[in-house]
Amino acid sequence: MSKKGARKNASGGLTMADLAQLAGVSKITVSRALGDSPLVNPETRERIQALALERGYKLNISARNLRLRRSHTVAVIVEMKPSTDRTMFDPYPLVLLGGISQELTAAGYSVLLTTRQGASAAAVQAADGLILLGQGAHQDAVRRFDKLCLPMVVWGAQSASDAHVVVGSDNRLGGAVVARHFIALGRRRPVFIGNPSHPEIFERLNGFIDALAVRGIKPLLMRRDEFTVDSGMDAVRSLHERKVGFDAIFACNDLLAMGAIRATLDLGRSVPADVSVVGYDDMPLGASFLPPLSSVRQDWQEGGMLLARKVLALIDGEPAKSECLPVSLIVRST
Amino acid sequence: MSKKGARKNASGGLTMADLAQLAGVSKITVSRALGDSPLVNPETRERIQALALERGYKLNISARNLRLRRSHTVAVIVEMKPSTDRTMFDPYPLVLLGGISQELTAAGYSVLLTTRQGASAAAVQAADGLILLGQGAHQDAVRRFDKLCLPMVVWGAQSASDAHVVVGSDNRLGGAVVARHFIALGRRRPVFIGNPSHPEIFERLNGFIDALAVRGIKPLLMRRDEFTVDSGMDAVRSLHERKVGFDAIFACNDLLAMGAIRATLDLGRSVPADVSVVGYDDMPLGASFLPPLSSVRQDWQEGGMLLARKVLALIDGEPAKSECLPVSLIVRST
DNA sequence: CGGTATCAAGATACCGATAACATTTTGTTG
DNA sequence: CAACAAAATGTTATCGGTATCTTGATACCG
Repeated sequence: MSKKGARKNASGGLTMADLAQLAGVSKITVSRALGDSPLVNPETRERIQALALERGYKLNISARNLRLRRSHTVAVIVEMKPSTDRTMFDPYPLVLLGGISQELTAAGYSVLLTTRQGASAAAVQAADGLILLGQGAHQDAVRRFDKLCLPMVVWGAQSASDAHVVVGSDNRLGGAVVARHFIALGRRRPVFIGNPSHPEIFERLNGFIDALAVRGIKPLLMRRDEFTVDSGMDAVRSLHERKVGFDAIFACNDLLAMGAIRATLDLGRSVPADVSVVGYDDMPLGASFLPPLSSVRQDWQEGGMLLARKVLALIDGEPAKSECLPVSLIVRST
Repeated sequence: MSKKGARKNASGGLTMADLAQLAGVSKITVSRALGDSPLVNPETRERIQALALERGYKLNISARNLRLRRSHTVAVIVEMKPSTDRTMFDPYPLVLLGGISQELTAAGYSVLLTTRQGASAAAVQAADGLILLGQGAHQDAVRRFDKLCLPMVVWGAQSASDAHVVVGSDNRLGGAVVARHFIALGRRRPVFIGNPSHPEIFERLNGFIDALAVRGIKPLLMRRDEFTVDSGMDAVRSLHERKVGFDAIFACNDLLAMGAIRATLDLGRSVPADVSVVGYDDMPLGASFLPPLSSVRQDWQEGGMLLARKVLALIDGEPAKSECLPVSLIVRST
């Protein structure tokens, strides 16, 4: 008998049918009124909207999504570091997320955040589009999500074989810019510190090498897997022990650069008189470092926003192309 | 006539009914088979699962959510900085998000990330629970989301009047620990640098003041709004100009602390011989700073995980209490 | 005044899954 | 082999919205 009473539904809220009954109209009219459809009499509309507000009516999003086949949701898939179980997010990729979120929110979409794991991966299917983040964004992962046949945009290094939209910052250019900087300074024996097994870093290294080659210079690669100050110090000490001469250092991360500078100074050499150093990412802290650190800046925030805009375009059926974000060399004292 | 054919549905995928027809069974059997229900014959189950895989069947999450009245989704609401439109996320709150995401994902939930804005706020209603982040997590925001009648957990400083579950780190203890440290070192003229209009910072300051009061010491408050190295340097210089004596500094953030140390050294005073300095957050970089920075560590990651566990508990109808995470003083050289 | 355009609202039929109950098939046992 | 228990599958209704097609009322026109 409560079937037709203005009762709350099981989850505690009013249903559209309930509201309709209260207002003495049919549910479709309520639907229209709440959607500001011109198909309802303005008076009726306001009456219903007021009633909805008064009764605290809440639309059931799932029901609407089902009917409309649209969720106004974009899934962002963050790849965990493959190796360790340490903090899933390093600071920077998160700024990327900030940009994405900002842009999507502004467009009335929400962000479904997931890691690529079993259970919750199911929810991704409900999304209208996909953004793939993280260094692991390689073919295997890409292919896996490709199957969902959703508009998809990937963050990372561009590879020729990619059939999908990739947005990333121009790592190759980043490397080249630093190389030219060193050349302009007359440096002859540059060192690269970093881990080129990351595609992004690999690109930086390549850009660096190619631009140096113009002057017949070949950089030395100091492979370091950790992106920490200690690792940077260690790299320089190791160079010293092996009696390798160098007059410029390109560290693929600011922390490495800071470590490298510190170790260089410890060895009694001067920065930048004897050795020029350039880092990457232009961490806020870099500017306050002693001496203030020169670094390549990439705009993660903007990158995130661009990613978002691309998926939105794809979702709306518009075309979207891969894009490389420019980077800029911030020259400070090193 | 295509009504009964094994056609793709409008959105391009197979429906459960399609699959059922292909397999020569009813949809409910398919539903059960895919859900690993013990109610179906193992052979049938495998046959159907294989078929689903082969045909690339995708479950319609919206439909299931509607039917089950459950979305297996928790909304995380991130408050923007009230003032500027600068980067929405500062690094740390994001680690919090990492912890949340990790824990929820493990439990088969996904994370719906939103900022408190108009449009997308609607999607929040579909969530099974809510996590409110950000310093703006105050009464107005809380009240607004309270209306949704969803299990809700808030990150931040505890206030007596709170009727909901709050998780935060023990800022009061953080302040007290530093105070005791200074007392143990025999310091008499401590300074606090920071902006106590943030509830968290306010708590730190209070803990600091109260614990010092035991020895009859009153700290000096240097109010600084920016949490940067420059701001820290500026604070110390300003102390010097005003000829204020001090022998200990508690900066409510590591960057401020680094700035303070640098300015102190610039003034020709020694750290820690003349002045003890303690920061807050224990940034990775702090350990590599020269001299290595002492700092109060709070475990954001763990905080996020705790938040997640609390909402999950509430969602499952279990009780959950507010909680303060312990903090620890990491004593290094300053 | 008959006939059509316009506006407002309703009836009905889904969207795609699952729960509850009903039915058939298979297996077991005295 | 009848009789009943257990296993496997099917039928129906429903979750809460919205698109489509109708219907009824009022206005407007020659």
